[in-house]
Amino acid sequence: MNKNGISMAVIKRLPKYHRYLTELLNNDLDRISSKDLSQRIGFTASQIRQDLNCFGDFGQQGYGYNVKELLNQMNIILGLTKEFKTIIIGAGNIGQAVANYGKFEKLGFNLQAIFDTNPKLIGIKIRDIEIQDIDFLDSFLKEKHIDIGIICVPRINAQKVCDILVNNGVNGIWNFAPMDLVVPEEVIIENVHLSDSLLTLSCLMS
Amino acid sequence: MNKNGISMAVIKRLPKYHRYLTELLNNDLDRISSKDLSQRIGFTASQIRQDLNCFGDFGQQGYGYNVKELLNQMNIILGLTKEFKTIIIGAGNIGQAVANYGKFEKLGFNLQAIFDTNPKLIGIKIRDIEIQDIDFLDSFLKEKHIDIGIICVPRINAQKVCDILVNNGVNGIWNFAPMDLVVPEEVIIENVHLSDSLLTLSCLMS
DNA sequence: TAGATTGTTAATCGATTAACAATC
DNA sequence: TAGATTGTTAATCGATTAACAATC
Repeated sequence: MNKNGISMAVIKRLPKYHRYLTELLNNDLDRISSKDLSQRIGFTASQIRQDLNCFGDFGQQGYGYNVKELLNQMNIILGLTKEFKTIIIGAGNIGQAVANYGKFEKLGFNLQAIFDTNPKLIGIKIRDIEIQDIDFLDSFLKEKHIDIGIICVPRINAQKVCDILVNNGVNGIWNFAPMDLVVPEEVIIENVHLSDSLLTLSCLMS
Repeated sequence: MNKNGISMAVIKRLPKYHRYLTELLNNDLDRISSKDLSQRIGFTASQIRQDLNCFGDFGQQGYGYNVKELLNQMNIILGLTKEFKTIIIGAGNIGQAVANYGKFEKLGFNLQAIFDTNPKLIGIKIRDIEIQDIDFLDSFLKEKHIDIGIICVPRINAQKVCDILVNNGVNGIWNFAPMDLVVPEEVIIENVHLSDSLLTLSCLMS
């Protein structure tokens, strides 16, 4: 269980619903049945109906689901109707890649600042945002409310950075460092462990 | 079920075992009990014993597990004792970040080539590998056996690139494009859907 | 109305946890 | 030997699938 009693298994499927509903809308489809969606998305029709019913009665018997309405609901469920202020800590390869990924801005994630330790990077601008010295991270956070910290620093520094974020009220962490961070239970962590992902692939191929 | 009857739930935990065992070895620990590992890694002791027993009897009653031996076994299970030849298709932000990530080489993933469509990128070298025109992808694959294709192209081109890879015998795909690729069932796909991950975070925070 | 499809309950399946005999 | 800890079976828990009455 998690978040109003919705299981993690369900939550992990929601972004995929969002992705497919967006595609349906782009293809000008007005409505979709659980059976039809099932064939596209690869979940069973039964599972789709159960998943959606965790959040409300969005469908209509004999008709199915209205694509536009369902996508609107999904936007609300996923928190995409509000803006999140974000910062990136670590402007190496991954940090820069995330900073340059314009799609996130469109979804409502506003990048407010980028920090690094490397003197060669400090002062350089990425998409109009100047990379700052990480020494200013703490004071920056004391002045400005930030929702999500995106940790792209090396493993060795990740917990230290994380502590600074959490101590200054940052409640969401998107962690690209290859380790498990320790945080109070009210703080939400979402990990992107690239090497874990690659090892899963090589395991399945072996 | 999957891969010799090992469930996906188990497989997804294996990289984490690998990560923690590596750390234990770096800390010069000779042995570890399931109970002790449980406290560090966050799985139950029971689950750890069950997971490991999918692959063999690596432990010893009254003693626990030998860290070095268990890590060796984990390396074999994860396919890290052999080399994988890889190529990256798409040398944008993500493609470059992956190309520059030295850790993967150490794990046995040998980057053989990088492809892109952008004339401004073609010819540039990343870690001694010159970015080639994607028009040469097909003929390159016909000459050289590649195990894993790393797809970092925009969504719109991802399936096309994937088809070229699969038609030339590439059996593993590490997919960074935000979509689900269609492949024959013998081909293994591991997705890194960054936007799905970010949406999961924002959902949990909402 | 008749057909289609939902919402929801019950049945099944799979994964996790608990328990304990085996044994180092 | 006595204590510790595994490997493994049984019990529990949770997630998925099937079924169908409700109803658009």
